[in-house]
Amino acid sequence: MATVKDVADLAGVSTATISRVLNNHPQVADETRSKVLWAMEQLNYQPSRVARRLRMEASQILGLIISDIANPFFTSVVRGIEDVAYANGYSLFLCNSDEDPAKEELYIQVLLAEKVAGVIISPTDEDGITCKTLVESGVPLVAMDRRLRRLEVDTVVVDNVLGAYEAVSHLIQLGHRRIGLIGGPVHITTGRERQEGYKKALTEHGIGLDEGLIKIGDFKQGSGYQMACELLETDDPPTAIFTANNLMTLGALNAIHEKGLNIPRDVAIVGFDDMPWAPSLDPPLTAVAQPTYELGCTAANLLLQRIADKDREIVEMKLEPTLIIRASCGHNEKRGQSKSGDHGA
Amino acid sequence: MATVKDVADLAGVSTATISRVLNNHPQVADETRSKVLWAMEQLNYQPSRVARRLRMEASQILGLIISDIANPFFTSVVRGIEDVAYANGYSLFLCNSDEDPAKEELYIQVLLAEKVAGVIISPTDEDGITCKTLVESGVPLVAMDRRLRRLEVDTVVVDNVLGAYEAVSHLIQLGHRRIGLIGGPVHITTGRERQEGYKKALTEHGIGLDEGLIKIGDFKQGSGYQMACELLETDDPPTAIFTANNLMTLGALNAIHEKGLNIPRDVAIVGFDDMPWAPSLDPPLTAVAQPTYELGCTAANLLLQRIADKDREIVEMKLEPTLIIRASCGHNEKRGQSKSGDHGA
DNA sequence: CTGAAAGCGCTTACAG
DNA sequence: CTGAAAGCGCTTACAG
Repeated sequence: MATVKDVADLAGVSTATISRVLNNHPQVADETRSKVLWAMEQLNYQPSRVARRLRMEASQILGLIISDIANPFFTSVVRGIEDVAYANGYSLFLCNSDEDPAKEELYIQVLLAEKVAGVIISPTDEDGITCKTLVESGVPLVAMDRRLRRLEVDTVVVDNVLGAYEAVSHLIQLGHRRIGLIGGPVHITTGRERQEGYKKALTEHGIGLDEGLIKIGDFKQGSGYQMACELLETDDPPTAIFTANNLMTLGALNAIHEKGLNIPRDVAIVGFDDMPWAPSLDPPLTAVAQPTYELGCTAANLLLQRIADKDREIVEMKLEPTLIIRASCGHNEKRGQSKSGDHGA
Repeated sequence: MATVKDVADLAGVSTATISRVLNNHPQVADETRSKVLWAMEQLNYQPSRVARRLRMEASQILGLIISDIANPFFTSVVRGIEDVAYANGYSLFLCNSDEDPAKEELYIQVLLAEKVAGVIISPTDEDGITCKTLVESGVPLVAMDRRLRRLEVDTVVVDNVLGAYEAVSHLIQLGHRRIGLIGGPVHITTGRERQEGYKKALTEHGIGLDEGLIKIGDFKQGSGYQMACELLETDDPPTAIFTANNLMTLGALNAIHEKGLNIPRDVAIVGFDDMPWAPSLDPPLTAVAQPTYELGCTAANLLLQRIADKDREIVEMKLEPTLIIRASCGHNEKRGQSKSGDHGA
């Protein structure tokens, strides 16, 4: 591969001049510039970003640590981040912590060692001990989707309490009194806040809490299935279930269908996360839609602003979720889907 | 941030020794090693991967160019790649070409400039003009999910012809004669091969091709919706539809449900890609399951092997898809789901 | 407007 | 077993 030296030799100038052309330095004679450009063309020269990064303090790379790349909720988020990054000339270094603090820590070290310009993270744990290292090193950091409790960092989240509150309130308005929760881990802010919204809705409507109706999963499909089984196999099962993310919703649906129960007649269900397949589920899923793409864009914009101005005040943004009412909650009961029965899956 | 120099000064040795400890060089006196380790600890030293990469030829980074990060098919693939990379001490540099050759080209330049150890790509175009640059630069490359026609590179794909052939043959065996195709772009090998399998099944069963039943989308949900509308709004609509990927399947389902048609009574459907939500769709989707995670693992392993041995012969692997029969094809018709009617979505 | 020289933080023959 | 020195490919004051 050609280097500045090769280009300089061919163009008959110094390497400093090559660098100046590369960086659009204004005071380069037009004639010199053309010679250099010509030489670059000839040699198919690609400047090494590695060498450049060693010399300069700022890189053109953003680090991104996602807690579960297999969760389709994040694909749209990543897409938003990627679009903003691309539009601003940044590339993405994507890491998947897989909800494992050890992997998260390793990747934070890697990103630090890679001298990324900034990091966006959906942390595996609200205490974020490892994130402290980042912040202390002065690397701009944005917490996305999940908060970092003890750290003063830019944050963009969805109003999880509100989303859960609206979902559960809707079930209550439809007449449900025994509502099960399949929640997420409480050490993750989304898990805890959605549980908080659930409890708030019950309390405000004068319904006592039944701890037996609260099951905590791990935001993955398998746990949704298992927790739904536990809820439905009791003597006094809930008449409705609220699931705290899209994967656990799918797991719960598996369990309900497997038992031959009818939704919403035997058990109603409302899930957090509206996904492209929600309208085509059996029956169409009532869901709390999160502004996923916007979440990603906002996180990326916050990070770019922070990179541009390290002294800006800390910003915390809370985006609004929307309850999308379809059939799984029983709202449209009259329209006949209670006849559908089991689908032989 | 501390550098080798700082550590060397504190430990009272030369920077060369620090480097040797860092790289587990065997001939370092135990006592010296402990001193160095202690100094590193004291300074919370993190070696710069950037500086290291400038000096060494091989980096610990794999580049990954995905054609559409918003397609959940790829999340499991990325997961497979990531697991293998992580287990071997590599990190991932993920790029999303968004089916745009210009973005693909830019990212290839970035990855080259970043001196990644190798690249895995699902190319936007089978001609892969930009991929040639990579190959010519001697960077190990693996084509994944989609082939690169003119290039001699390691490749791992799924047997798309077989998958489509089995799906369509199954519909034929259930009595269908007018089967619509919602296919992918023909300049992408998955699009063309799935169409090939569709045609092969019809031909082998003595059914003539009707070009009016073949609609080409772009592998995204919107086009699945639109093409399904076009197919269903003709005078002589198909009795069954085969969709060539998961997003177009969702789009087609939207169209079918919107028109109040019953699946499979009015129109049967079989889709490429089995996804976690397929069993919970209305009705459960008969689908061609791709070994997505394995696809990712295989691609990563091929790349790591190639990095280790640049002279190894070119390998092309073809993984087997599996037809998962559920209710949307009409196979389980007798079990009563034809009664289900519209869900009021 | 341009060049010579130093330096970013590492690693690696080469001596000893 | 360890150190002095050169070099990876850039950029940037400092001169001129």
